[in-house]
Amino acid sequence: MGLNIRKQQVLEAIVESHIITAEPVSSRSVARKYRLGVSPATIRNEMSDLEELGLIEQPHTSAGRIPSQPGYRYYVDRLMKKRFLTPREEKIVHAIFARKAKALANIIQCTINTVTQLTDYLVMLSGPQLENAALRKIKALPLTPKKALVVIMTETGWVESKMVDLPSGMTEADLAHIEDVLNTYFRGLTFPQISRTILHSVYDELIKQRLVLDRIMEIVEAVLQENTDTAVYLGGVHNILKQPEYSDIVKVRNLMSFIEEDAILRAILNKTGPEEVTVRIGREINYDPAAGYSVVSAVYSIRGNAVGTIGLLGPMRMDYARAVAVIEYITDILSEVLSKDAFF
Amino acid sequence: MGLNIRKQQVLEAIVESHIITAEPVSSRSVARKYRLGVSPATIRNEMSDLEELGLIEQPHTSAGRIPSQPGYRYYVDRLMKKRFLTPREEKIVHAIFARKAKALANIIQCTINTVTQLTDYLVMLSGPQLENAALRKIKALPLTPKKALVVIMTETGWVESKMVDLPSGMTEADLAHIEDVLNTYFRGLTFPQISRTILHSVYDELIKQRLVLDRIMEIVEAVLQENTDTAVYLGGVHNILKQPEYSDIVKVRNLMSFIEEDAILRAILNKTGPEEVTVRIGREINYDPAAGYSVVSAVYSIRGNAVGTIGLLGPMRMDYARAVAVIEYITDILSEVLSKDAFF
DNA sequence: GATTAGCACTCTTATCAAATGAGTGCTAAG
DNA sequence: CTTAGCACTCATTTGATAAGAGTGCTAATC
Repeated sequence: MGLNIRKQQVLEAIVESHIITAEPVSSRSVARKYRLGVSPATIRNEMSDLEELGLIEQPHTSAGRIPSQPGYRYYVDRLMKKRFLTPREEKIVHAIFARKAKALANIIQCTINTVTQLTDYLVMLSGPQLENAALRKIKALPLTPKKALVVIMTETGWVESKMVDLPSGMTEADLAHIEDVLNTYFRGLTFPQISRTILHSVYDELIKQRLVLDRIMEIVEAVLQENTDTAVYLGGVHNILKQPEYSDIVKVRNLMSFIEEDAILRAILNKTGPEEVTVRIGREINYDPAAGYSVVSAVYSIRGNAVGTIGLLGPMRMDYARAVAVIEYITDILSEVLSKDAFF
Repeated sequence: MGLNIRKQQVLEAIVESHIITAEPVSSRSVARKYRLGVSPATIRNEMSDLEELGLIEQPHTSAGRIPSQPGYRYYVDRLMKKRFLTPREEKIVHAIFARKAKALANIIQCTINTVTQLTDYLVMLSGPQLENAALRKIKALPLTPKKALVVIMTETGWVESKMVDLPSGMTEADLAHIEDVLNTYFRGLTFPQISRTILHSVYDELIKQRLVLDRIMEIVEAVLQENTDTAVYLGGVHNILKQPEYSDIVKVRNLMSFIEEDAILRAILNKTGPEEVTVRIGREINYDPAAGYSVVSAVYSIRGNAVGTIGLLGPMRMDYARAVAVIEYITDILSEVLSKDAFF
């Protein structure tokens, strides 16, 4: 779509004005506020063309124009200027993250709070996932005669622990043996790589300790499970209600009913691409009830391994330049903090 | 307040009708639907008296009556009939909880989902707290030369673990020694009981291992902290938006902005009394922005020790009989499941 | 040929008055 | 003590009108 300069300027004006006001944009206001040196009538002609091209649309005959989904897309891809946080904001964010190492849960909550303050959108964050992380070590530590603590460490530095019941008659030596075997077979593998074949060999070798082994494998699976099914953390629900489009209760209900479904949010976040920041507009989200929304999201990582996603959900009319700036900055910092804090 | 039988019947009719319809109740509809064998005019006289007593009120001159806060209170304390879940519902709940032992996070999420389905209110659940639990055992397990895993077990069966950095030159024997000393001093104490005095004795005894000890105490404190500041889990936000009172966006915003504040929800839940189920109506919640709501909540426990709270928040007009029945049943089941699942 | 002023036309929103109707309070009769 | 009857109040609905915003088109202008 090779738009001439002026058409681009008009489209840009319409998008940016609509982002600010949430109202349809009239030819007159474009001419007045964005000083293109032409009269409203000329703008009207350009608008007419843009509408023909499907980039803007008219809610009704006697209203101004609003950007269409392709219009926003065009804006995001070609017209939007890269923006940054103010030094002041950057300093605030840094200060929040600079405090001494925190528990994972704290870091997550902290991140959400920060982003909630920086934008007026809904913040979604999927927690670190072990899926791609290689196992570093498994330990089975006897605590009481009938209980042991299974500790699983990954290369990315996460440590998970769980209790297992021990069958009676099991000695510490047995446990140590199991530990050895597991480490030999599993070290360096990622969870998905621990295939049936490998499990079989392990079972063969440890045929005598079948009972405990079953329990331990249950644990390993549970840990894996918990981390792929990892919850999506939310923040800023009240934020999004500030947006004028949500003075309509029906829309709020629609929004609420799908943001309460963990599975849906996870699906939305998981489609985040590998690029620095992914912007999905309206139907591009590929989930009907979210058709009226947009999502700006990015992946954060621990020493290069993508482990989780953070995203903003807002109306299609969201301030993309701002959202992209915030998400970009936060994922950078978050990745940095997590990498530094890792446990080895 | 000794109301005669008929006044009680009228009040009951008004409360129950208003709970169902959310509309002011007219004398005519009371006479018609609740067959008291008297005419609307008589009901009107009774209503007039009830209004004088402050139990009901009129939104405006030509409207029916709605219960006032004291009116609901009177209803809850004296008129409301105890209700139970249907056998069908009980079976469903049981089925959900019957599955094999789950991770704590799953139990919580599971409980919330269940209650969300059973009612039309907002579900709040504060996770198990260690605060009142006595320490059973502390273990410091060397994992790598520079890291150890500190495991803290309580009498209620919870196990928490955290990594600590070891100062260089620290041997396994040193660690074992620290472990011994901590166990000697701390076993059987609850977290709040680990006072400064006790800490001092420990420090004296372990003066040489000051560095690690500092880290370990940090951990103990962090675990304590995390568990008193324990998050409040929410569910059913979309539920509450079904209530007709929340077709007003302003009310929704007010609600959202305070339910997103963990601290506030915690404060509300924490005021739950020791009785089987606590009902707080409107201003009784003692938090101004929640004055228009009611909370039905109860404490759940692990083998007799109260560890957390579950509550429903709804409009003052909420179906108290139903809410009480649900909360009572769920806390019973939850306590049972948690007690059975505990780790010793 | 591109730009613009001018004007008719469309559609939404605001406003107001009148009509409607639900519900009460009071009075007087049963 | 109860109740029928009626006047009165107040919120809500309805319809009609006016006001306003914005466009599209045409014809004049640069």
